[in-house]
Amino acid sequence: MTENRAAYPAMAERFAAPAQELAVLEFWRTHNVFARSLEQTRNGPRYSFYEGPPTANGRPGVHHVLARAFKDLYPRFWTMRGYFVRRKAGWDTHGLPVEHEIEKELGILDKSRIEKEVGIVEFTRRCRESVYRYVGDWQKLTERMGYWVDLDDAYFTLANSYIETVWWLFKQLWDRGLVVQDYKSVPYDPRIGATLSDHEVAQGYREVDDPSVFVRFRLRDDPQTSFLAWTTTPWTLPANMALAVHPAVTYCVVKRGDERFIVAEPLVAKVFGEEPVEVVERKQGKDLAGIHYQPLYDYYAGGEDRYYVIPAPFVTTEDGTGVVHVAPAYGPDDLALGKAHKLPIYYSVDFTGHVVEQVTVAAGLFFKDADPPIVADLKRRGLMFRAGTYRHNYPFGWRTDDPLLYIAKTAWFVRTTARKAQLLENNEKINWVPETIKYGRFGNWLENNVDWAVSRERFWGTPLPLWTDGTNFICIGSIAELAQRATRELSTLDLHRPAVDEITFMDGGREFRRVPEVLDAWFDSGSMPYAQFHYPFENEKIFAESFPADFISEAVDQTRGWFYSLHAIATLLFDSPAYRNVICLGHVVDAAGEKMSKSRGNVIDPYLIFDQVGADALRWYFFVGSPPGEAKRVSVELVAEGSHKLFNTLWNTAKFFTTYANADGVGVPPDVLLASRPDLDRWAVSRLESVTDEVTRLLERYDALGAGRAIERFVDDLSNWYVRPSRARFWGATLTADKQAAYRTLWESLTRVTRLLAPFVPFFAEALYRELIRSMDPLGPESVHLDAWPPANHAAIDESLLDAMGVAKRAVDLGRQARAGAKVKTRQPLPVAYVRARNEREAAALQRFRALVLEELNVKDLQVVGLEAQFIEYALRPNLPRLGPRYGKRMGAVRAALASADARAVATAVAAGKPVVVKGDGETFELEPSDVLVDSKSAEGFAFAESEGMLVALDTRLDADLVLEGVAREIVRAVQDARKQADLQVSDRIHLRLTTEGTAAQALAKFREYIMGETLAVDLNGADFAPAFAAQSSDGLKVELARA
RNA sequence: GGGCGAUUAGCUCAGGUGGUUAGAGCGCAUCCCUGAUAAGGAUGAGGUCCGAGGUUCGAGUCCUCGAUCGCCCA
Repeated sequence: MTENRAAYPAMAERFAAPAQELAVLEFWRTHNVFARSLEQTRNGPRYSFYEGPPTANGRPGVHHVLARAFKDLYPRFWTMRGYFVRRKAGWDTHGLPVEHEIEKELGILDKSRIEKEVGIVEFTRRCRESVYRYVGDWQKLTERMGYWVDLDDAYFTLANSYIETVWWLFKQLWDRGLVVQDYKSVPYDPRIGATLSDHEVAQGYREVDDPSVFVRFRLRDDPQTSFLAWTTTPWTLPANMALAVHPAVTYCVVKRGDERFIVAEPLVAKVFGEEPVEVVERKQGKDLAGIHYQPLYDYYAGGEDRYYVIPAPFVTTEDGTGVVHVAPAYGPDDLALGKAHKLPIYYSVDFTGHVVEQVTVAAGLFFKDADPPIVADLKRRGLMFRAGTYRHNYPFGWRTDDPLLYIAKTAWFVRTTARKAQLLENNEKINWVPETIKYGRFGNWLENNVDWAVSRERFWGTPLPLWTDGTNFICIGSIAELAQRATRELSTLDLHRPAVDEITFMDGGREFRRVPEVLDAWFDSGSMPYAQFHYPFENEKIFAESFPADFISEAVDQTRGWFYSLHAIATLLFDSPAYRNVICLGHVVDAAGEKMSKSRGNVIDPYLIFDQVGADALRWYFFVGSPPGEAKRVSVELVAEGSHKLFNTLWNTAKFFTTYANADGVGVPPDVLLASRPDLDRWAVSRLESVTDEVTRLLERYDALGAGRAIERFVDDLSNWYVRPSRARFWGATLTADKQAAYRTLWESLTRVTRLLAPFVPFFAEALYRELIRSMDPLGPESVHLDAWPPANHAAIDESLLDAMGVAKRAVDLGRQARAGAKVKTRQPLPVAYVRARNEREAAALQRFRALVLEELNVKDLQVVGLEAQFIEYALRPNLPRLGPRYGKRMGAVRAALASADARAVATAVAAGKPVVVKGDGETFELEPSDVLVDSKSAEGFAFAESEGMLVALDTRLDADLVLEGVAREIVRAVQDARKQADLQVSDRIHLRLTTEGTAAQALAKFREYIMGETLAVDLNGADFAPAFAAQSSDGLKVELARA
């Protein structure tokens, strides 16, 4: 057993987060632990994780730590279970945010100026360079927080191999007829010639006053009658092609003077106010369909049928007149209606935002400036019914501050609507955390699916792989295919603009050139399951074993972003979900619940948290502080609060163990048969095995919160209900069987919890592992993260023992409550505690843990009493879940009957299992024993406390012996305090001198042996010695001691 | 304007299928314990469970309407 004599290292006072975390990082680095964890599982079963690629052209913040904490937890868990979890990092390198960054640098926002003055070559070169700008910061943060992901083998969406796979995917869609070109109404900033992303638009909403005009549209066949249409954008009127009404709304023909107007019935009062009007006719909206009217303007000269009424469900009767003017070239609703009815798309405003020449009423004006002349013109011509202003939210370009123009442009669409049923079906196969997203935010999004517009008129992105001769389109699905068509060697070609635009080829005698658009960057990210491995050009096996992912996690804003793009591509091309489990995280907000933003100045630097409380504290707070989908409030204080209890308690418990284990030289405590350990130990083992099972099952269900809280509960139990009552067992001078059992039980608990915590708090667990495990076992795994996840031993779980301890704990809690109420300190022994248990099971439990209860309550005797105990009175309550359904409205009478019954008699009958008859409100009720709940209510003359049927009563009468014993304990406590202050080791022997008076002198005489034993005194008031420490307590006791 | 989520103690949050005395942690106060000790335990402030209706013997929980906040989308 020599190897067991090794000493544990002296543990620090507590886990000192920043310093110890950095030491752990250094250990991982020098021992290559992450790589080895992958290496040793290489032949294991596969668990697939996808990294959602962040854009590295901005610095990472606390919210990235949140996502990365979850992305780390589950892969670590499955790795410990022997699975091979490939963790390929990835970077999103395309898209608008990257271009914006460069535009800001250049100070040029105008797209055409960029093309002319900077050139696409230089612009994309800068984009490419910028996406690596903060990769270093990201790597640093990733490492510091303990996120294990393979940064050296990261995928980049800008890589040729990545782009080639995206092309391949796009061509698969093309070949299946799922790619179409169509008009799309887009928010457009004409000053800079840019279509804005939804996100940009959302940033630019502002409350403004716009014109509010009610315009006459005279009927073609009855000019004295007009539709009254309402609009806040008079500049769109020259492009009017139709009017829309709601099919199910009633419209009134209203007579005013000799003129008649058609308006939705619910809006008549709003439109005409106090004016005397007469409703002459009512019609359903759908019956107005097809009525032609006189156009306001006739600038458009095409021959299509137009200027008539169309029923459309998007029309509302909230504002206006219920008659909507339709200009298909502009708004999304207008465009959709125009498409459905083959209305012409006529641009009265061009893409620079200026009114075209033919529209003479406002020719050459900026579109917003065209409102006044058009209003004036219509007034002059008697077509304006009313003109005013209207306050509403309208989006503005966040870069130019100009009002945005919604305008129809041609774009390429992926026809996701054609596969809507499959999208929904595959959603059924996904486990969403939190569950509400599945049918809520995500499910609704799929239900209301619209085709995915995937083209962008930008410079920096995956080029749309379409070549055209102006009429026909050819889709290219690989570099080889392009090279073959172009009859050129292209292996060194950069697949970006402008290089790729220079590749042209001939087909059928006509030259084909690439279309100018690039792909939506969401298409890139949704392609990552395939493109990260350059599938299908290589790595077919790796792809097959990693698709779909077992697990992904991002914040909730990705619901319609990455979560959707992954889902859409996987469903359309592979008829599969792209992931089986997804954790959808809430946003990080500041301590007051406000969104963090630079402008508010409330952004928290993650390093502030790392340096003050540690990365593990932050991780634990994210896992356990609140459910994953909720907003996460973050501040140094909140994070410290949420984690210090677990860390301190567990560290202290471990420190307690190593201190005594070293004093006894036990090293790794040898195994002790479970059956031969005391109840308390077997209770601890039952708890340990239960929590192991619970944590495993909860992590399998992606419930980090439940699992973390289960660990917290266990650590609390271990510290307060195992170690605390067991301390005396560790103090004994010899290594008895009981002491061995205690050591073994505590060691098993601590080492197990260390492993259970490893995926959550990898630094803290590693530090504990070094102290408790590695120090004793130099041949075992070097790191907890190279160790195996502990299996739960279900056979060791004794449910009845867990239950019995619960009863004992309750009795002790009540006893302490009773002492507190009577102001009798625990140190003062009391003669007897009476406990009124509710049933035999509880009575047996109390007997089983009798010694523990005696010790914890510091009483000499424990009496489990029955109903006959005269000092107990009873109160009766109806058992509502049983009686409610049976008596319904008569419950009031039942209550009254119980209240007026003889409580003691009923309690006795119930305890004997006999039915009882009670009377109230003139009714008689026959109740079964289980229909009545009996509370023990009071204990006259005793210190007592009662809860849920259990009552503990303490006899507080003291005799002289008890008083002296209490004093003796006070003396011991004073000496122990002195030992502590004198900085003695727990096993140091002392010389002790006590100067006493009164009862203390008597106590000293009577409990001399006890005091010496407890304080490790080799002599007491014996030979003279020079005190190393002295203390005088208020009650006249003087303590002097010195190390022996 | 639409959808989703939240609203429970001073703060952060729990509260399957409606049921008995609505809980935990933190903070604060008081007391206790202390050979793990800058830890640990107990008790307390007495919470309009966001509001108003409704269903029911019984609503924090179910239904309707509304308020505030957040997110997503128009």
